[in-house]
Amino acid sequence: MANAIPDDASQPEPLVIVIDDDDDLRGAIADLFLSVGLEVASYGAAAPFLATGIPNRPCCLVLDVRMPEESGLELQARLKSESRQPPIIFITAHADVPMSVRAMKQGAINFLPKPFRDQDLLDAVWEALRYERERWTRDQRLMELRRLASDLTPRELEILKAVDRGLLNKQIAHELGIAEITVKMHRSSAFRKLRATTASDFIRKVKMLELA
Amino acid sequence: MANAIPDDASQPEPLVIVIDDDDDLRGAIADLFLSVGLEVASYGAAAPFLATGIPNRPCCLVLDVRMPEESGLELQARLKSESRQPPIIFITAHADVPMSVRAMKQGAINFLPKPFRDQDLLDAVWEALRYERERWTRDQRLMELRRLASDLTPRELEILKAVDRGLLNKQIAHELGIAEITVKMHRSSAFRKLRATTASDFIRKVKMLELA
DNA sequence: CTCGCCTTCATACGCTGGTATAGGTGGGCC
DNA sequence: GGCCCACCTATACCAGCGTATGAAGGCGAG
Repeated sequence: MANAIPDDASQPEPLVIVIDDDDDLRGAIADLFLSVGLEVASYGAAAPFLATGIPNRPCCLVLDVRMPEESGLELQARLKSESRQPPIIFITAHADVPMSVRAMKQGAINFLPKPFRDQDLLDAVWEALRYERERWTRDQRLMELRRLASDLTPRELEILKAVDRGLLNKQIAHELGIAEITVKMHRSSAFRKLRATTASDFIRKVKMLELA
Repeated sequence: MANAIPDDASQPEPLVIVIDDDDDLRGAIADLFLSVGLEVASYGAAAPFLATGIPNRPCCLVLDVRMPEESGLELQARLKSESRQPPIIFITAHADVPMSVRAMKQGAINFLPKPFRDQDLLDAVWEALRYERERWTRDQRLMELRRLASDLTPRELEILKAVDRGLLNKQIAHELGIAEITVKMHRSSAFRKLRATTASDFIRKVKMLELA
């Protein structure tokens, strides 16, 4: 618990990313967010956004469904398949029920038909950012943990998988055909490398790694 | 793990519950499910369904949004507030985007505008039941656990809360102003009452109880 | 009042986990 | 060859957990 991972208090300011091919609307939306003190990045299509990459800070997407090249729904599916899932708010002038259901099933935070009231969009963004704050922190923690796990030796990983299954040191030793003391050695080495503080913290972190 | 809780193989057959005030459509939908071997219960309104209660078996709801008395969305909200949440598939002739978004945000599995193809409804029900199988098993396990927990003494509960916080027996003893051996006694008593098999199983079960 | 339950405590033993100390083996790299 | 690293082992010690045995006081129900 007492590691160098940023907690809620030290999170970077959130960023609202607007992607819409309608320049006027995009500008208006950006102004709306700026007027309430939110930082905004805006793009006219999916490609330039993907080119710059998802920023390493809490963010949410405001996405037009219908765009030239890659549609909003396609972008959503792509991000989902890449396991990079900032919350998404869809806006569209050509809304229909199946489209909205598909977007929501894939995890969108909201789906707003144009025209919408400014307040509705702001509410949706607040909700998205509330959600994102937790997701981002969890994500950062996991990335940090995976970074720490990256210099575990193969044998240490093997021991961790067994620990994850709830086996006793004795059982692990028997299963791997080595002495119990050796298991303890690898185990405590892994304990240190993962910066675990207590036994239960260790178990929690091992489970978090979701070892195959 | 080796307790008397039904696993996936011993689940009761699922039940599809259809609630729609249109008698003809309700009958047709019921026939559709019967034709693929699914059991069906159908109601003309929310009230008679609520009167009989949610059956103690895996089930899903096929719900008309617009009905006299209580609407489908109201029923969804009511079930949600009661923490009884079988998966819901909405069907409606008067669909609009905000309505579908609201339903999906509240956790609906799908939202089908009438008219829909039989296959779409069947697909949605398969998805709902796939989801429901896991939810139901988890639910049963939790209910069984709570049943076991119901004859813990007040002192045992107090010890479990401290265990949940990851405290050592020594620390718990100090906090409660009693001897460590007494803590061990209550702890092992609770261990037996919860039918825990191993230390990690015990921890898992304690966490599952979400003690205040 | 007696019985049963909840609570408390002491002594003592065994098992598990973790650490420290002190080695031995084999493989890859400069 | 020398060095580093991963891997393996042994002995010994300490702390925590769990259990067995034995014992005591309080308190409510029958």
